[in-house]
Amino acid sequence: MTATTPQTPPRTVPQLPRELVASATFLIKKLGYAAKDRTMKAYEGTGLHPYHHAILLVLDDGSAETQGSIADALGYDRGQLVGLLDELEEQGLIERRRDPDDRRRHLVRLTSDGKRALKRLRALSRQIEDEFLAPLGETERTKLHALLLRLAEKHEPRCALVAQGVPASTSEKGSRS
Amino acid sequence: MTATTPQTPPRTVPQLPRELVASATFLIKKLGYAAKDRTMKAYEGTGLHPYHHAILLVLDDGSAETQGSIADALGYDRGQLVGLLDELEEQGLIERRRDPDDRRRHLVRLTSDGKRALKRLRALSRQIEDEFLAPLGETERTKLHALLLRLAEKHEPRCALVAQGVPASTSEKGSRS
DNA sequence: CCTGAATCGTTGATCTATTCAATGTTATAG
DNA sequence: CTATAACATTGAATAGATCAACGATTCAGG
Repeated sequence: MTATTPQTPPRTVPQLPRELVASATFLIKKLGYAAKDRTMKAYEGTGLHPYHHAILLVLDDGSAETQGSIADALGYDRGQLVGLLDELEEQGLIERRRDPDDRRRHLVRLTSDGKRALKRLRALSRQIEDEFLAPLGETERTKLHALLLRLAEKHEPRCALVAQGVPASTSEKGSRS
Repeated sequence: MTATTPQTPPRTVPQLPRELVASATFLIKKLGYAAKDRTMKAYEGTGLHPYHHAILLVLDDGSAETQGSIADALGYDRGQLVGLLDELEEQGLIERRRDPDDRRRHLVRLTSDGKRALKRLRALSRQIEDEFLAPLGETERTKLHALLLRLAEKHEPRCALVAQGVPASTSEKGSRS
């Protein structure tokens, strides 16, 4: 009974069951971990975490200014965000100051050092992306991204690319002055 | 009681920075978490973990019989595997017995209950896959899987389908060739 | 036969990351 | 003026994965 297994020398990488490899869901899970892994290693030299990068991005495009809105935009826990911002502030990449209009809030801003750091992180990110997608050609990358986006729109609504523009009618709590 | 009712969270879902959504690597990470999340929830009722399923699969196709080879096949930590096998054994889905030829080893076998459980898990797995890929048509699913596989072959060598003559039929019984 | 090194399954500790509840301050509603 | 809620912050709790140490067994060499 299948006893012909040739002792599998230490050289060969053990194979996963076909059934798992045949599942797109399984592959996505595995690739998700692999991507995270590679990303983490790539960020190691920067002294920053991908989380930090995302925060800088949100600040840069001005879609959030207070800690609460940053956390909401990225889906981070507010308690978690505090430590991340502490680290960014220590490195002089952001500034925190109280909101004069609502002294419970902290307004967070990018510093010029922060913008420079963001530029570096953007380059790093492109590099990671390029290496991760290396096996695919340009057309295939586009196709893959389109398919992933279709899935993300369902499973990660935050990723949905709705028609752009801020609906003035349903703005939250009149945050605009 | 109602575990799935989100109680009208924020009316508008905060948007992630475009730059992140534009990255296939980012989407894969996010979708990986989403897939894991949905899978875990789906397995909740079974009393089993996806890890258990993978173990049963490996045993079923006969590609591993001892604990060490199971762990190697799936990339699990051996210490971790012990607990997983304990749980499977408690439920009567597997049997452990010492290898008479090498009394350090344990030979692990599926019981008939184990095979029945595996059948249920396979159905569940298909269901999860179908729901996760719901936004895509049949052709798109095939295309997505092909693209993911190309990436997995580089980043997750365990997924690599060794011989290029991969049978299109995903037969369950481990017929090595 | 004896000894030392290596393998196997097992146990337990460690580390990290995420989640959750509690606190002090400030704003808002009645 | 009081009560309630939002905000940032702190700290505890929880789970997951990783790693080292252990007894039992096999194997190689003298």
